[in-house]
Amino acid sequence: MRRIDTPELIDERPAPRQRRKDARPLELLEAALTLFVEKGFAATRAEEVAQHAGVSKGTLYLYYPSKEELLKAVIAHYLSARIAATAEEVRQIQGPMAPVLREMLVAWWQQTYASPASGAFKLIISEVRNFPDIAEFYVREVIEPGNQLVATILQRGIASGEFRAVDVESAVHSLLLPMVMLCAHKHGLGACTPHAIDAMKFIADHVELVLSGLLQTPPKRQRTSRPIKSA
Amino acid sequence: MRRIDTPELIDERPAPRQRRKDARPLELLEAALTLFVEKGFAATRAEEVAQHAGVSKGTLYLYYPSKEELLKAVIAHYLSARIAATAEEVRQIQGPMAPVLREMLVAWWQQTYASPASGAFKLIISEVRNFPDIAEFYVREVIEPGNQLVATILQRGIASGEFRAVDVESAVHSLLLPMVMLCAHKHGLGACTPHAIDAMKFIADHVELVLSGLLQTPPKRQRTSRPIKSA
Amino acid sequence: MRRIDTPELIDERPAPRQRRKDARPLELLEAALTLFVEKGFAATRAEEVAQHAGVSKGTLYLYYPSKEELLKAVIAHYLSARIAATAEEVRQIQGPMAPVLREMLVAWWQQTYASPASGAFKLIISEVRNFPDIAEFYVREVIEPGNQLVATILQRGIASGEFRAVDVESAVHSLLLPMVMLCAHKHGLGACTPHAIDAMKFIADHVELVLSGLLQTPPKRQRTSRPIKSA
Amino acid sequence: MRRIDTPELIDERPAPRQRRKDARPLELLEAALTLFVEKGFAATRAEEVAQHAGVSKGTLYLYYPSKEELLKAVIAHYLSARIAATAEEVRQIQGPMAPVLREMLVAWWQQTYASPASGAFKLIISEVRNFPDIAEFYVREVIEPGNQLVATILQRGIASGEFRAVDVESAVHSLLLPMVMLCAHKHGLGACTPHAIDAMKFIADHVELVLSGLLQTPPKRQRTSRPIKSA
DNA sequence: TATGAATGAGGTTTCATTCAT
DNA sequence: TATGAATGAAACCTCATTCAT
Repeated sequence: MRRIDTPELIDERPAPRQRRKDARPLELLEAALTLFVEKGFAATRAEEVAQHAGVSKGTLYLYYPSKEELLKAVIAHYLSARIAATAEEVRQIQGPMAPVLREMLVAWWQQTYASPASGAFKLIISEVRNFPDIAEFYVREVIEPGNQLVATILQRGIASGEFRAVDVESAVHSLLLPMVMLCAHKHGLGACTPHAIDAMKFIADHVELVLSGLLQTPPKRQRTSRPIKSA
Repeated sequence: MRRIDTPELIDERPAPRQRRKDARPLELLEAALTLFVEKGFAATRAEEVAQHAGVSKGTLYLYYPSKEELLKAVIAHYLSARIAATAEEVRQIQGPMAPVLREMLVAWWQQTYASPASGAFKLIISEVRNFPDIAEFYVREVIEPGNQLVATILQRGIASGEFRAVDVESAVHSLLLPMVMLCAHKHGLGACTPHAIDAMKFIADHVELVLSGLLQTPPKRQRTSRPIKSA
Repeated sequence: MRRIDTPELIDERPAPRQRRKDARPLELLEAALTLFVEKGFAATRAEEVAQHAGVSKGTLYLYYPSKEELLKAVIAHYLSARIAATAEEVRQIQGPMAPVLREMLVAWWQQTYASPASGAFKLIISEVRNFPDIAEFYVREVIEPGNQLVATILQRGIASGEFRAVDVESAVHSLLLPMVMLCAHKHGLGACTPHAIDAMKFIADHVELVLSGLLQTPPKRQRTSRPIKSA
Repeated sequence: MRRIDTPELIDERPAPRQRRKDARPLELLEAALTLFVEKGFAATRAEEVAQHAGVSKGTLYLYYPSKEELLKAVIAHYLSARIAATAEEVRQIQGPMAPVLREMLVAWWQQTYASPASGAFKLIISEVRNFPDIAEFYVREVIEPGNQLVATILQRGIASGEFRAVDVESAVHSLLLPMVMLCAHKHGLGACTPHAIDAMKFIADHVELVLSGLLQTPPKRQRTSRPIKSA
């Protein structure tokens, strides 16, 4: 089907310049996120990012002074999370914590997984070693507030007797590490193979499974365990 | 059977005169793993790998035809796991599955985390997108047998009534994704910040917590809660 | 007659409303001279010149069609000397030539050294090789009339018996080359090191010393010797 | 005339690589001096230097880590003068100083003018402002010892009554500045115009003229005057 | 076999110039 | 007229790979 309005072979003029100073930075960040996640930072050429954003090589450098600063801007932009605000919300909730985890955490991660921010997690995992500033930013802005938020929920549940007295730090990781891994997977292996994980379902199932392990809910029966041989 | 060729690494004769020569490929793989994990594949220079292995740049190319083939050989070498053998062992075990998970899985991942293989997981996450052969190899040789092994354990537990009838695929991911993430973390953020996760403890705690969620009755063992610091 | 075009710089109407606009070309020349002398032509960015003159990059190109034409205009403007007029003056002087050299040449070069024109000499030395038009202009407008002027003075002194019959061409260079070198020095090494030459004193001393060599009888005036430091 | 032995159109192979580690640095310095002097530092491309030296772009960077370091090496190489040794020689000379100036200084500058070192002087004048290290090196290694050498000669002549008590510092400059200017001229204007200065003659004439001004009695030797042409 | 000098494609970045506003 | 966003040629430099020794 050819559309009549598109004389593709005639219009050879190179797309007239547009002055769109305000829109450029975000468009460049989007392009950079996509490509850095897809190919890795070092394997992505600056010119590719520019083309992907519909501008020329030089224009990229009008907005970001180097490829490295562009990476930092990408991370900062996509992970400048509103965790602090959420934490305040959570603090004001009364009553059982299980629904908070079940609803809030699931919704949060389902959104995050579906959004471009998921790529930023892969980027962090892959590239942070070469850029210590990014590590510091990420720990301060994302990791620590995020962990603290979940830890608070768990501590309140434990304090009220709703949850068993598990190790909070480990439980936080049990809840969050698979989520982050899922994001990384989406943009790594998941993009290479047809065998996709059903992420939305997994997120819900995972929280449910961990919740089952946290809750005091009385057992019906119990079996004895026997030691195994191999490893 | 691995498909990605590695120059014969298996030859274990310690004939004293040629010992060094025979060891070259392995030394190169070790150096490559270290550096690829640390700096990323694209940002690691072939000469660095050679120097790290104590040989010259030219010698590297006597053993591996290109940097890309070296990467494939690294992945293949460090992830040519003996999962199949373990699976066979597990199949012959009678009785409850909880101890199998608790002991075997914990031991397995504690070893893996401590070994160089942990780096290979980060490498996969970071680089697989650019090298589809590696994706295929990894899925076939590592992911599928690994998932299958854990799935089998869970299915037998469910069938016997030991475990609740959770979604097996999700539960497999709940058990394994944090382990892989932990390996990636070790070589990424974990190498940049002083706030280390206590991995050995987390591996045990995590399996225990998930087990609590799987079992029809809660476990007896409990740990005291500690305040969280970071991740 | 200069051949290198400069946008009309001569127009001296101070019509108050357009004063700024009319002054633009001159301000650009001043900025260009300063920066070209300081950093070299190739290492000076067009935008720097514009900023230095208080206009935007685009405005520069409204007045000069390219950076190279700007350079030519700078040279032409700062070296469009009134040598011809001076030559006519000299031709009408009667009597001994020594005072002419002593007074006129010293004053001339002391003024030139102190003025922006001194930078133009450095510019010529540094850049002329890449711009043959400039060479031609400079030889025709500056070198030849300047040499001819001094040569005339010397020839008249020799003819009258006031000066010894030295080689006129060499003596002209003996008088003038150090002056040009001094200008180049001012904007090169002299700008880098604290050890400055006392240019005003040197100009006078130098003419005096050469005069002593030219005159048939040794001069009466003498100066006291000082120990040298550096240059 | 075609030479039979030169199958120019057949041999398209790109000149087999040669391993000549020892010869490269000097060849590169020679090429760099030539091109930097001819076109200026900023306007010379690194690849041009490499080609001029018969190597590829990459090879240049095997020997010099950057274009700027190459410039410094050029200056250092061509101006690492043997002034100190000459100074020692001069110190041991007894008797009148006029012949020392007349013979030694003339010979020295005639050699320098004819050698590649002459280009280095132009380079200094043109480029030193952007490279303060070079300024420091040049002042310390060339300017100060050179000035000191000539100053010593003049002071001894003044002390013995051979020379008039002129200002030594100015006289040093009167002797040396034209020499340096001559070198700069050779590689600047002199390379652009057919009107060459007869440098060898000028060097001798200039020293003679200044000597006439220095000596207590006018010299006997005289030259016939020639009409001037240009400079 | 082992080396490391040499190569040159290709990457990042700069900047003279253009042109839409 | 004046601006400065946009362009893209071209510069510097790196590094995977080759090959003479």
